Amino acid sequence: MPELPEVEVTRRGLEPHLAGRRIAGAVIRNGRLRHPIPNDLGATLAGQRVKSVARRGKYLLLECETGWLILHLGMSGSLRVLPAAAPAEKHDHFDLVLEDGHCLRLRDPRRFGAVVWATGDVFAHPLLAGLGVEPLDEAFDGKLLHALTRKRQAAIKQVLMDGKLVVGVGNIYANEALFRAGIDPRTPARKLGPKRCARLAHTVRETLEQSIAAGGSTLRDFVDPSGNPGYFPQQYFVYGREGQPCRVCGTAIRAIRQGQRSTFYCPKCQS
DNA sequence: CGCCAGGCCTGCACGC
DNA sequence: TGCGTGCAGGCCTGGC
Repeated sequence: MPELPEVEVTRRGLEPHLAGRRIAGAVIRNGRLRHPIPNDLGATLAGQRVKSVARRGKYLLLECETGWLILHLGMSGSLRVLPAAAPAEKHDHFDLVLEDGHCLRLRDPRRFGAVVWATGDVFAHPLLAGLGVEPLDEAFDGKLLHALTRKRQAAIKQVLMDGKLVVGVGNIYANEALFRAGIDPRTPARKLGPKRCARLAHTVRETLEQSIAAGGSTLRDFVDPSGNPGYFPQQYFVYGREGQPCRVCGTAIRAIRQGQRSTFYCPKCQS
């Protein structure tokens, strides 16, 4: 389940392998992802140079000469750069083949990912147009978070995960950031004052940045672009720790369901 | 066997 | 009215 840090680590890993390279074509082994991969994508891409590797939220954006290849890893996707001749395994659905003999290979067992070709202003594309602020952007601060949450009666945890407000904060980091900010995840978003919004904006950023610095978190399905498993044993404060002692106060971590998602929190530290 | 994981889209109901 | 909001369902497979 790649979240923003994993996508950013992937982006940084891919950039030196892709930027400036020319595309030979594509191999579509199974195009039935979140959006069907068009059969003629290889023909569209062939001969184009990759100009840059960017990111918006959890979308990776390969800027090509006549458009953009938008990639999403869904919950179980991973990207690696391999020799183009390397044998494909079961869930290797898509290759972007480079002229230098390598390929960018997408593996995605659950097929929640996406490979989409877009022309024109990529940020106006339907997949990207409605996305909220980048949490690592300077614009994301307590003031903005406060303004964005004034009309939101829903629990702050669910609002924090709403990509129309702020992108890239999935379940794990929402839980972790709320713990670090000392905020009960069930608190109606609009009840948070400027002070708690400032604290939360800070911990969201801090949590994401630390995870990026660690090279991605310890996620089963994540493999970094060079092929090394992305296992950086990361200590979560609350995520997945139901019943275990809070690392700060020792109180047993609680698990509840919010909007069909698991929420973990410390009933003492987050009140 | 059945359930769970979960990002993100869609569709629906509701209220101002 | 129309929009913002909130909620639930669906997609999919591996692991327990």
